Amino acid sequence: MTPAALRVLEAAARLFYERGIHAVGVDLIAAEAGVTKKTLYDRFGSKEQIVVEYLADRDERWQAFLTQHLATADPAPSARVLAVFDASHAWALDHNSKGCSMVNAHAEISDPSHPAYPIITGQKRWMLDLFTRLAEDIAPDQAGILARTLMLLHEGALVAHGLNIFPDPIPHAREQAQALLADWVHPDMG
Amino acid sequence: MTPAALRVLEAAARLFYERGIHAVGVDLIAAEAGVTKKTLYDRFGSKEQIVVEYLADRDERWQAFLTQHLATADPAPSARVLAVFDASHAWALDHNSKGCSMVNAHAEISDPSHPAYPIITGQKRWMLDLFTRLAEDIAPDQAGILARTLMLLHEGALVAHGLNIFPDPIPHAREQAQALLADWVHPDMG
DNA sequence: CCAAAAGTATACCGATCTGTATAGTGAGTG
DNA sequence: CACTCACTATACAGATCGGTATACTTTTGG
Repeated sequence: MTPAALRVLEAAARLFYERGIHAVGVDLIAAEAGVTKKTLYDRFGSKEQIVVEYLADRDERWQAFLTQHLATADPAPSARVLAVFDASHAWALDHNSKGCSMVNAHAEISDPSHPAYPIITGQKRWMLDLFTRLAEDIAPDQAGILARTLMLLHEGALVAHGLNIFPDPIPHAREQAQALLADWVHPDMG
Repeated sequence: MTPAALRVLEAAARLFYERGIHAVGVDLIAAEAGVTKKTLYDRFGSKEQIVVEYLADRDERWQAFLTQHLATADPAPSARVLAVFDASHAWALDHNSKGCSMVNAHAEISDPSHPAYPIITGQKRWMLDLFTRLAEDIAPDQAGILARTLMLLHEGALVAHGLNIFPDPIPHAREQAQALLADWVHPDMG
């Protein structure tokens, strides 16, 4: 990837995320990247391709970020689940969040045959699979149910963060996940 | 509201929801409504105003739907909480769901001074307030925490439904809410 | 050294965008 | 009957959309 292409992708990512995909034109992207439209089209070919690479890059970065977070986390099964929420919290602080870029992109991309579609659904499937693997170390016979519940808490927290429904929803989700896991780890206490 | 204006609002609502706000032009709205652009502008003045009325109408309908659902629900406090999830489930079945229209609109409307912004945030605040009132009948001294958790489960379920992350997320959220409420109603069992 | 690659600058294309103007029709009302 | 209101039909304006064309310059690697 050439330096100009990198600047294009950076500018596009910021603008798409903050203003929405359809609201941002290629002229603006080129101007913000300090690049001519010719360069932009020489590197990417189309706006659609920029959208695809924006989402693919975001997906890749998030997966790397989360994987790294998990690699250095407490290996205890429930601690690893909580580490996911910690990673999301840290991510949301850095990438001043208007919510999940995949969810937001999905609001604008209706056609399932759009080349960006599998990236969006793929990330959600990846997260559900991750929660499922983590849940299997906690409640093997009901990992699916536990993973889905964690997924709902997590997605809900991202939305609540993006819409600023109440302060610090991700730490709140983490606490609730912790309480939930305590029930699964010690299911006979009730 | 004149018949033509109604058709415009109906067409706009469907198109905005399915394809996104910025992706739908006024020419298309007018054509789908079987109306000339002149009529459209005579009734609404601007596309922005159509967006505002689309969201306001959606908000109003949802609040009426949910209020009606609650009015006929089992008056037991935890049953009323579960009735919210039942209402969302029924709503999602009818309005073939691409997720929450407010969340989706928020992805496209970045400017907080946009006249549609308070409608979006207002609905989320209304939902949180509702959950808080319901939670006060269950755990008065910790209604805030319980309400926020219910909010996360609910929002997460709507997103999961829209993105089709796994089947029937709203009933799943309902079940988890039920388990959660059992802990609050009988907190001394553990 | 020299050719290819990567870039700038600028002008342009057809389509579509929101919004307006003009002219006329049909129904209902005081 | 005359007036208003809601509406149709059509054309247009200015801006912006995604994308292309032409000509030139800079950087860089074999």
